[in-house]
Amino acid sequence: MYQNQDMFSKACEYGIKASIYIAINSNAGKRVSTKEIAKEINSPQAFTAKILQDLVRHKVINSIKGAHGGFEIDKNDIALIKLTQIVNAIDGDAIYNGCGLGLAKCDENHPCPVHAKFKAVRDELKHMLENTTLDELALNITSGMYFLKL
Amino acid sequence: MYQNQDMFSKACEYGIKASIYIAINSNAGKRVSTKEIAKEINSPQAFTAKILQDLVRHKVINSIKGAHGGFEIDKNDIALIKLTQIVNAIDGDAIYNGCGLGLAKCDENHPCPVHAKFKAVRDELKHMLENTTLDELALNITSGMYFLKL
DNA sequence: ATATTAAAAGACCTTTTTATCTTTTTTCAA
DNA sequence: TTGAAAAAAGATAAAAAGGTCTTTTAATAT
Repeated sequence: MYQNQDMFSKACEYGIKASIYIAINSNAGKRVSTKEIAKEINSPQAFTAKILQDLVRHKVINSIKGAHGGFEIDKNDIALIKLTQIVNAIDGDAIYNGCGLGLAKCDENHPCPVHAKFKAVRDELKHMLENTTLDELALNITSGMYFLKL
Repeated sequence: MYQNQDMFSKACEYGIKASIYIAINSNAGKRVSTKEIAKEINSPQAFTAKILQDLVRHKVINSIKGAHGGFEIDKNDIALIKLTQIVNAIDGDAIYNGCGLGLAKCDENHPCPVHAKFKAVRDELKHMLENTTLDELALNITSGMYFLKL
């Protein structure tokens, strides 16, 4: 039996949680450090920092070096950033575009035996990731009824 | 960017494909060896053998040692074996029962911010795995319109 | 009985993922 | 203009997944 066969990699899980935490704080006009982020989402700090660098490179979040620096997201962007952008930056799109059985070539013309069966699942996941924005998720948290850790 | 963030682990992908191949042959009254299986599903032989051992332990498939031995599935069981049994044996149920963000505790009372959003996806996947039988998939292949490799 | 066949078991090895630690660069404030 | 703060970069390490090889066990046919 395998361990982390979660939907996403650990890196991606941390990336999503970190982005949500940054969004909440950017909404409140506050920058946050890797240290604070890691504490609040219960993730290893240095590893989280690597993932944040990745998200910066993909222009999902902004970073400011030096004193009073930290991470933030343009207030106007928070409602525009979709979960797909984060997932794609970290895990790629294999989870909803790849073959369920790992065939390199798998499509309507050359389908694996589960191709059609998986279609609904893949489409559902893809649709959800493409239609969920960071600000929805940030709102969830701010409402106090949702949790980023424990 | 990470590599194998497929829906399932490689082990599970091989396990599913191997099971389908065994089912096809058991339907035809033929036992198959690890060597033949690995060739037909394009997987590493020794690694595939380990996974098959696992499926034998979980009583998903049967093995017979010695000359003219190999793997088979009780003909009457082929229509009863669900994809969940294979996935659970190899990857566990985290992919459709676990939290999308990896929280240890995540349910209606203590949800992560994507809990509700993920519900539809998880349920769709769970339903599909619980309602897809090996014989459906074996039929797919026998029809010649579906593929286990390439 | 013995040789052959094939799975089971176990010891390894490699690659990828996850994680940590150290040094460098950038920015700000005193 | 210097010290502190904080991200970036890079080296290294630990753990897990993926994969190979060798030996053992069991069954069969000669």
